[in-house]
Amino acid sequence: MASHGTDVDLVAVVVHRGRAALVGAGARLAGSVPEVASAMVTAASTSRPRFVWWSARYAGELVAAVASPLPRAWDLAEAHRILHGGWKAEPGRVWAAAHALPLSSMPEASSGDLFDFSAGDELGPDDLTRSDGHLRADAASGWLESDARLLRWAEAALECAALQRDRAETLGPRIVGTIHSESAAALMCLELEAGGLPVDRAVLEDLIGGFAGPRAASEEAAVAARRARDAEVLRHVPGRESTDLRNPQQVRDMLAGVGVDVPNTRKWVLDAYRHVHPVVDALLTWRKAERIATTYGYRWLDQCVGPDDRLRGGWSACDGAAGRMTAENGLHNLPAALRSGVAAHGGHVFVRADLGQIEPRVLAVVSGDPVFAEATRADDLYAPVASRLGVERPVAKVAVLAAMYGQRSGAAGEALKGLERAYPVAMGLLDRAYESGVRGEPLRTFGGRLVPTGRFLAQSPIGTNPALDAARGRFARNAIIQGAAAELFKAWAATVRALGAPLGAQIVLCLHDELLVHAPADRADEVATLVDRALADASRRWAAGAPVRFVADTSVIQRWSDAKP
DNA sequence: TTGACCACGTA
DNA sequence: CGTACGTGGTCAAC
Repeated sequence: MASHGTDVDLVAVVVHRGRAALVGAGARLAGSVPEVASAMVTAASTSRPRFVWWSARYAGELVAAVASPLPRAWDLAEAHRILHGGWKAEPGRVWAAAHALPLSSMPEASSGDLFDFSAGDELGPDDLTRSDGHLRADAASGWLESDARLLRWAEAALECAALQRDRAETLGPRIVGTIHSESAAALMCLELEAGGLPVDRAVLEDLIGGFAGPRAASEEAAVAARRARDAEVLRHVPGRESTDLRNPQQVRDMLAGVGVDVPNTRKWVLDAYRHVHPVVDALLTWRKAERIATTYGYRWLDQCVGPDDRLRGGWSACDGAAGRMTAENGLHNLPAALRSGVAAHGGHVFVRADLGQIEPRVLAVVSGDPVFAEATRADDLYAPVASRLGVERPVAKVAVLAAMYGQRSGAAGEALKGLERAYPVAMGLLDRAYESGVRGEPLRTFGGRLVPTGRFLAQSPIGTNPALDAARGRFARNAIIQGAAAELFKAWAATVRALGAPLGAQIVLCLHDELLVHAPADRADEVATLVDRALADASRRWAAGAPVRFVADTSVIQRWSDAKP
């Protein structure tokens, strides 16, 4: 428990325009970035403190200088998101929440004004806070022009961290640990952005060419190629060649003209009409190619894949809902058809691992249902559930998923009743979450992240629109599972990162329940073992004694497509 | 230029 | 399509 207690020193570091400051554990200094980074290395090697920053993004320069050993962190922005919910976490908001100041009086984001009269008094040039307690609006930007102010800024960070930690400890037993893990995830996001995902550019070029055709030599050629692709669909509907395939309303009218009457033109609707009229199949084939051409085409390749054949995009440690990681530039939604273009570089392999049936296993932990926990001892959790319910496995699976996600279609009814009888603790937790959502009340995930459920309330109050009430309920029920799964995943990833670094292993993709680690080929087996051990360690810490088993499917591959589906 | 909607890829 | 995300298309309102 040492790492969770208050016996670990907090040391705040801040950086602004090439200057930096460090305050805490008896140290207090300002200087150049290298000077402060050096002080961090010294501190890290002596007392193993936890470094505090307003956001990993602000501290990136310093963090990069302390590559090893990996620093422990308290990320004020991530802690704020966990403690108070929502996604906005700029310093003024973090400060206000930590000090329990009303948001209504918080100054607007930095305006760059020299004076700030909104607190009703004159702000001295060296005052960090106003008379009402809020940070001055330009605290994090223009104000930081001297070393003295940088030191004051670091002290403020330290103060916020202490307040956040006190609050976290009163809210529940796991929140401090969640903040530690989340802070590590935010650091990992910086590394993911810098490192990128290794790709095989030639293969990607070929794949894109197969869908979108060869690179157009000119703008005219691009237009001609586009028309040619469109014509492959439009030739099936003589007399309607002027239909704009990119306009869903026109497509709907065109389909109605050939007897295909649909409420919308979404793929899962049109799938049923593939054999009714040849234009449907042609349209869906066109859509797939169009997606590649527009979103994952040559423009994407040129802009997002660097000269070192790494695909890069922005990463965020949590979304604004339950707390899953997000990524940009296709890193989280790369079509399966392009995955053979994601390949380990020379002398390296991918160690790929995904968590099996993570969401029902997570439900067993967060609900504390001893009977459901028993089912997680099986490699296939749905087998014991099916046998207990006296139904076939596919029925049990649909019922469990329906219970967790609130699926309304399909025939899960009888099995759902069986679930209520067999696992009343787990089902009871889901029901309570649903009701919280219906009422618009916030809830906390297992790790303690506050999840607001006030969505849609602006457009219609509780009870006035049953569909929106139910949508909030489903959101809440899903959030406690999805959010807890994200917490376990991040704890796992952070452990893999820490254990893998000495072997030269680098996490290059985090995909909700899947990890892709780029590792030297001669260390592949070690890294694969480490990934599994990291899951055992992380899940034991995270589940804190719950008798729930987590399983990973781990393999060593050259291309992402080599993985099982 | 911006925001709404549609559509669709991933988990 | 149960939830979530990011992206790019068109269209209407600026």
